[in-house]
Amino acid sequence: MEKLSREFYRRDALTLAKELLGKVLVNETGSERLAAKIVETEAYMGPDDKAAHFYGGKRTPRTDVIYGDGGFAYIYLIYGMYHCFNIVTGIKNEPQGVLIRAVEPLEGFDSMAQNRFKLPYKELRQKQVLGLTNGPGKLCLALALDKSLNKHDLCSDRLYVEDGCVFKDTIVHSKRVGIDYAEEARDFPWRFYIQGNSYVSVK
DNA sequence: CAAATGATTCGCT
DNA sequence: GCGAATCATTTGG
Repeated sequence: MEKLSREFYRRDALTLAKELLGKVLVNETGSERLAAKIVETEAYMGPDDKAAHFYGGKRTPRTDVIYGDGGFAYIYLIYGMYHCFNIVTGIKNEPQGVLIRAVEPLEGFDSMAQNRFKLPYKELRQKQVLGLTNGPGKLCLALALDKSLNKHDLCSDRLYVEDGCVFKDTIVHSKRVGIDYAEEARDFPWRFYIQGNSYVSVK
């Protein structure tokens, strides 16, 4: 499958949040290929979005990468124990991004099971299989995404997104999750997921 | 330098 | 449904 180009990422986060559904996130760790289909995303839309880390044009060392060109990774530690993986969208000085909230494992099942539960894939209980990657913190653990890959170029051979197969699933939009502090932006329907996919974190 | 806090998850009730 | 775990980042003195 084709790797997504720089131009693909140089569009607004709302469009990208929808288009990234069904695409395949790949982490080439060096020893193997970890791959998973993106099934749930959220858009964070620039200075006016109160839910975004860069609301009001706030610029800190952490959010710096968001102000750069599209097609880079924004990975940060949340609640002292989990990482969240985002894709920077838009062009330089357009702070926008897409949070990847859930994926469905495609390649590297045993490593993902090991990273999450310290067990071989075949020993997982059904609940653990679904719990592998059905949340932003969980998928980062499973796919071995951490701060060392923050600001990494997604137009590289190390970490990237591939085009998916022909995609006919229904896309559902809903409210974003975990941003109750964001006043009116709390209710914006900027979360997108593939209807019926069992790895979606919140139905 | 000290204090507050979060784009979460898990376990217990 | 609720609260704890746990720490980098941010903010204010």
